[in-house]
Amino acid sequence: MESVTIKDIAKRCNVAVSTVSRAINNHPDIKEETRRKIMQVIEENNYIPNNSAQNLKKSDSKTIGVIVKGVDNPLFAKVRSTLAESIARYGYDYYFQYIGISDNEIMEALRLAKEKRLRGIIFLGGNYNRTQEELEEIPVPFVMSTVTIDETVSKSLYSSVSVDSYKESYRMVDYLCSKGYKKIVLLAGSKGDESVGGLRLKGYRDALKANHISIDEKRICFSQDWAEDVFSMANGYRMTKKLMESGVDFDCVYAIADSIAIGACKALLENGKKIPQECGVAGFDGLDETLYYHPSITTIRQPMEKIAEETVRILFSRLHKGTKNRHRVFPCELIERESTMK
Amino acid sequence: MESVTIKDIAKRCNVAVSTVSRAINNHPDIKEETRRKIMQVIEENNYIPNNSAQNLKKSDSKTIGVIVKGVDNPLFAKVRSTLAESIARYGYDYYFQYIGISDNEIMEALRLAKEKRLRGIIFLGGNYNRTQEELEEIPVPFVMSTVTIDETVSKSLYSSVSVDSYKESYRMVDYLCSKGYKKIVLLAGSKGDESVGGLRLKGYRDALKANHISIDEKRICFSQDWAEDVFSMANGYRMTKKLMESGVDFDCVYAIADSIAIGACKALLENGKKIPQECGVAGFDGLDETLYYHPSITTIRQPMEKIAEETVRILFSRLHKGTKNRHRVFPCELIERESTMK
DNA sequence: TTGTACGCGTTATCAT
DNA sequence: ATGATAACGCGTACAA
Repeated sequence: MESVTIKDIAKRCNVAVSTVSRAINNHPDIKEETRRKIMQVIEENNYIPNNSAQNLKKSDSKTIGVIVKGVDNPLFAKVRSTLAESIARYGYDYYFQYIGISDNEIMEALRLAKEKRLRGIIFLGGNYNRTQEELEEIPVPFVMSTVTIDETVSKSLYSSVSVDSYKESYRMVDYLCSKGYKKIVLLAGSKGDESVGGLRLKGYRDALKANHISIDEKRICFSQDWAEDVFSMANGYRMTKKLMESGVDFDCVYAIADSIAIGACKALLENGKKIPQECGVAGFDGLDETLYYHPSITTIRQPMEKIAEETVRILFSRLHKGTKNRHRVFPCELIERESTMK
Repeated sequence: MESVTIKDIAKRCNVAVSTVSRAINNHPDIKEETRRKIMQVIEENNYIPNNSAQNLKKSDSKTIGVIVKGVDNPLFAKVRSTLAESIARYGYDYYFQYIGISDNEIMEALRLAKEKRLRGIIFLGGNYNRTQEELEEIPVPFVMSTVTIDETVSKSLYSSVSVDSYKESYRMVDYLCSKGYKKIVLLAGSKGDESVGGLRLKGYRDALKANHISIDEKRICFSQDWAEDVFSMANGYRMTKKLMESGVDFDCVYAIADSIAIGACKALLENGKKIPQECGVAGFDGLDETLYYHPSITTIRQPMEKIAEETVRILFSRLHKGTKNRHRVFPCELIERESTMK
């Protein structure tokens, strides 16, 4: 349990701790010979500097914190490397922190900012409505990536990179209408969802209106409130089963997330419905799964790589050039696949 | 950038820092009145204790570190909550650390153990062959969960919870044979894989032998060495496409991972092959996706919840009762689905 | 019940 | 080029 410290190394080398510190941190004024010897002793004794102590002492750190909300979001898993590489390209270190869906990301940010002396923070995911007051506490520049922030919060307080859920949802439904679908069911999120779920719902409503299709509230399926797994295949399956049992007439199912769409497909196919001949299906997000499903599923692809890169770019532009906070919205790509190609 | 410290709080309350510390850590000997007042000031000033300083000072911590290798592994995403709850049940804190697939988990463990004064460590994922020497450096009890360790490493050094990849793979192929499949293709991992990939391959070979089916090496497809995404749908798709182009005759495809199996299904279906009538398909792992795929895919389900619970149980039995290191192997469940039900 | 003072492991600022 | 030493923010004996 006794771990070896910088003092032990110093003693074993017959030098002062400050010399060891210099060796570790590649300081210029140290003889190459002593440096090598110290590094060798460090190696032999498996010495690892205590990062807590380092951070406690350091004033300047050159590290960016990335707070990811939702380990299980497959959309984020792929972004990790892109973010890491982009940050490294600026010569900064990064520190990823994955937190649970119900954890408070702001608290986590404050904690990390102190602990690791962060220069900037990137938030990935999490749609909770944070107040202006909370956001103001964060002492370093930060970018909300694919996070929806309440409209009442001043835009000058933070940067953001995201997609326009409303517009893209509108586009998808408009497309479905153009394909001749008249009775489009929406598999929505929870009833009170003011975030992406709500926005995509609004896009659905407005697009139908624009296409002169009257909205049948029976065709809007909300997830059960108790369902913690709203964005899951299981939920899509459940909702679609229930829909079919209810006897509501429909010719297309549009889910606000790909995972939900996959569950819906299963329920439809299981009941002998042919996709797309008897019922079209569309999702949202651009998960790989939609491409490999059979039939492949039409979706709206969020350009996650671009989003990640732009997130880092904005952060460093703010850090280095002192630019103001910016808000960038990326267009998505509507990918037409078999599930809607009658 | 100036963050508020315990001193600031003390000053604002006209008390000593130690009193503030007592208030924070729920110490008994402190007047309820002062406690409340201090907590209020803390609230008002958004004070958060610097965890680095705390850890530096503390000798005893009651926290378990969980090092997860592979954020993108859907199998692990689900385990998170189970592990967290199990650890909490013992009255311990936990600290999750997600690291990249190419990061060195041992280094990370050593770093964390120092920093957070960990009492124990759980490793989740990562199949790299670590040497005995490396493992010996870890100063606290640890459990390798679903990790394969080289046979040459002494079993007394660590605990482990896993499944028998060889046996389960054997079972699957044996089952496929019993269903009448004679020309079973294996979609394997990389050629040199000594870990799960290699074990599942061995199970395949031995099961065929036991069923008096001669092994045709052309029916064993290795992933390209350059493919970093070995366990991906894309890789399964690629391999199967290539297989069909090669003209090799087969009546069943068995993939060493569900994700690979899904890619294989897509390739087969795209080419007009009927599953399971013209070709059976089976995977390994028990991903939810296999249930929602159409047709649903036969697989070997790893009991991840049980594995997680047992992992924690073994760790604490070692921590509290001083038990020796144990190695637990859980049986999997062969789930027969549509993809092999002719 | 509360305050004072020391030390955790490290880096940075002085001297030497 | 190297050594001594003061912080960093906190918890905890010990004193009051």
